Amino acid sequence: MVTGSKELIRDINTHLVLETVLNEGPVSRAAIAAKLGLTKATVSAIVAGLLEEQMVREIESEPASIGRRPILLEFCRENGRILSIDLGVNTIVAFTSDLTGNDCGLQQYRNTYTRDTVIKGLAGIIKKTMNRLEKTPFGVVGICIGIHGTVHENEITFAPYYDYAHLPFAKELSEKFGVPVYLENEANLSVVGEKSFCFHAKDLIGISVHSGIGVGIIADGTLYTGAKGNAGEFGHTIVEARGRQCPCGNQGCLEQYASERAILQDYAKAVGAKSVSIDRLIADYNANDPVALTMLDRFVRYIAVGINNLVNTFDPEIVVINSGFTIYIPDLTERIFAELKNRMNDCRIVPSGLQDTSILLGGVCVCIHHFLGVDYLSPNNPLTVG
Amino acid sequence: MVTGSKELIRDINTHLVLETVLNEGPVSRAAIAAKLGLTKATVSAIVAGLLEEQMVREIESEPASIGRRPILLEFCRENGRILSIDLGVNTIVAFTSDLTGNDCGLQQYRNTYTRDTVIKGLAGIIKKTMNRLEKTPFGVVGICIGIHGTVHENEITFAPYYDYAHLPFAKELSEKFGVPVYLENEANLSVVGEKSFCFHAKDLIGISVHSGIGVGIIADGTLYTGAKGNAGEFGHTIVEARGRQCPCGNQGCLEQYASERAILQDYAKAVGAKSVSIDRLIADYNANDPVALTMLDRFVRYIAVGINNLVNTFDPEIVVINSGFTIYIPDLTERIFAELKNRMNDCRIVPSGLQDTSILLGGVCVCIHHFLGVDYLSPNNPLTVG
DNA sequence: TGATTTAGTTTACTAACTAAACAAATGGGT
DNA sequence: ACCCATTTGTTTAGTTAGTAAACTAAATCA
Repeated sequence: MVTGSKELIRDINTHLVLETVLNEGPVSRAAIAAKLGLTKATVSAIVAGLLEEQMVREIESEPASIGRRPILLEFCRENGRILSIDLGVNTIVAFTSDLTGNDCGLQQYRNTYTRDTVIKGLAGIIKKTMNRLEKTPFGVVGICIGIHGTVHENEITFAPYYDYAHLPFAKELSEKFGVPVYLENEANLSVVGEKSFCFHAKDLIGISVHSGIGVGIIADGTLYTGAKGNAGEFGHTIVEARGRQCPCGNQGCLEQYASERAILQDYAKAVGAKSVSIDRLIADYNANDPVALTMLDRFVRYIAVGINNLVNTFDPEIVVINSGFTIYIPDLTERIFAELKNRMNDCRIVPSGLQDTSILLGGVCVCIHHFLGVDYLSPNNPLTVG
Repeated sequence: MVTGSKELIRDINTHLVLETVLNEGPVSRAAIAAKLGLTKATVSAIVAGLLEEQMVREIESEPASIGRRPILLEFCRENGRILSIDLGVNTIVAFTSDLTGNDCGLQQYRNTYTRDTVIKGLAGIIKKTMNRLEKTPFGVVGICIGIHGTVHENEITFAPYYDYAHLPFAKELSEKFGVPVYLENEANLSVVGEKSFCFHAKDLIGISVHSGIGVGIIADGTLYTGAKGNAGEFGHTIVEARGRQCPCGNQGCLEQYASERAILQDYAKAVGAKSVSIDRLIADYNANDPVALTMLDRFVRYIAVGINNLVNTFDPEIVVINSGFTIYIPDLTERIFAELKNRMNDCRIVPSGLQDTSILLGGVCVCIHHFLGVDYLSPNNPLTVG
């Protein structure tokens, strides 16, 4: 229960000031006051606190207009580090950044860990990564681990591709390193990353097509994860009521038609191979191989059905597609858009702006959000909507 | 932009106190203070204001325990009236209630209005209804109009069944009567009603099956209507990728298989009639007529597909089904539940608790919410979740 | 050099909170 | 019967974070 108190007011206003410096800085006290409708006195008091905490610093300003030159305030982005880990099925990627996502190093590891060794293994990777970092005033302020499975209350509740459900990742790692540890589903992280670094929209869906198909949902500006963290299990929505059998027990799940795995398996079968790589399929497609064309036609058709269903239930401003196929064959996104026939298609359908870094940058956003209490909106890519 | 100010503190706390009296009253100042973590002094000051505004009143309490007997506070539910209108395609229903939804009268009218006459017609109905009401301190505090179509920013943006899009309902009626007028989609109102009067859940989906199929979405406790108010157009999600042609331009929309209209048309065709009423189909089903059984089997199968898709994308706590079929054939809901085969089915699937009053009571909730700034949770039906 | 303009600080005041003392009302024990 | 313990609600004094307005600081321009 959040009751009103003086502290709450100061808290709200401090976060608004910090948000302004972070997302619109460098900026003067006077400009902040004008933007937020606070008095200069109040902003000065709040800024004094932020300066002391080393969250912002004062910098010189260029002579601009008449009058006293403002003292510009800048967010101290390099005063801390964030660790964002993608715990993939075969690969673990560890990315470190400053407090706004700027690259401070990236390492890849093979994921050879079993249920019994994975926490220790991750601890080793985190330790090695942290040792490599230069000292900063705040140190590492958060660790986010992207999970290929569902997460509820910071715990893996279901993960079909590895046996890590219900392990005490967050508890053990946060105790060991004295740093908060956040687990989150990879599709959710992807859409958070796309939102903060590319598409500054309030209602946004990210669709991640890999082995399975998952979506992340930003509704009214915040990530929606459902009552038990299972929102976005989009691969198991049904698009052919009496279609292909799915291991989940139903028939006709989208995943059976449009996932990378399904398409590649079908292609392998069609060309009589045991398995086919995504690179081979894309090469064949670009060489106008008729079977490859058919396979990706089907991808386009079924992903379009999926997006139609998302758009008709959610009405987002943008749907971001992140898949190997659309990354390497850019015109697929336009073909998917062209398939959408009904009146709802004033929704934008776009390819991922972050591609294979969306999960990592989404993790950075989760840590920023917890550390600062503020949503970070990168100014680098001004694809704002609304 | 909501910046913190002294007034904001009082505003937050006043709404919390009012919410406590409304949803847990009658209750003493001391109990409110204990619940909210405020001091008795603060609660007394706030209550003094609410007493003066005639929002709450003091009542005697029964001797309960040792110590001074508390003065109980009760919400003044009868100090105002709410007008909730269901603007149907063939019928207009006007419902009046006190400030917590208690029935103060209901009238039905035939909807014979064209685009040119509908606002005047509604104004006549509203006038007649308001004349019939007894005087109350606040009078009518809000009018909500349930729309069978999509609504965005209090305006009808699309309505396939009647030609009322983009008419200035809210502006003209609110000016004429001096009362705020709210438009909202009927499926959205339904789920709001179910949430407040029956299922006190935070993540809830209501699926309304009539001529078309719409859903209302409560995400994290608030109604989600999408970027442009088109969320919940669930009838046009595709469940058979190369299925029946739909007037929307796509093939295989759910509405072509599971809407009342589709089922009744198919049944008429199967029995060689021009049209068949829902009562006839239900009677035949109850008489074990094999064709009627087949028709409702299909309804069950396709609605289950739709619900599967909702559950896998949204992960709600509860899905509430409101349709003529499930109202009159109670075991259909269980059969739908039984069709759901994958692991997500720890979600509850329940029949509507409000049935044909859900739209009207949802409209009441919208008005309460705007008038009091508080969500009303009726204590009558304690089906709380979570 | 001084007028004008803009930035940031200081001062006096106010609203709304808290803590703690106080007043009021009631049941129970002796 | 009467006093005490207990609980409710009010009063009082003090704190915090806001506002408005005066003031100081630093810059441009004529």
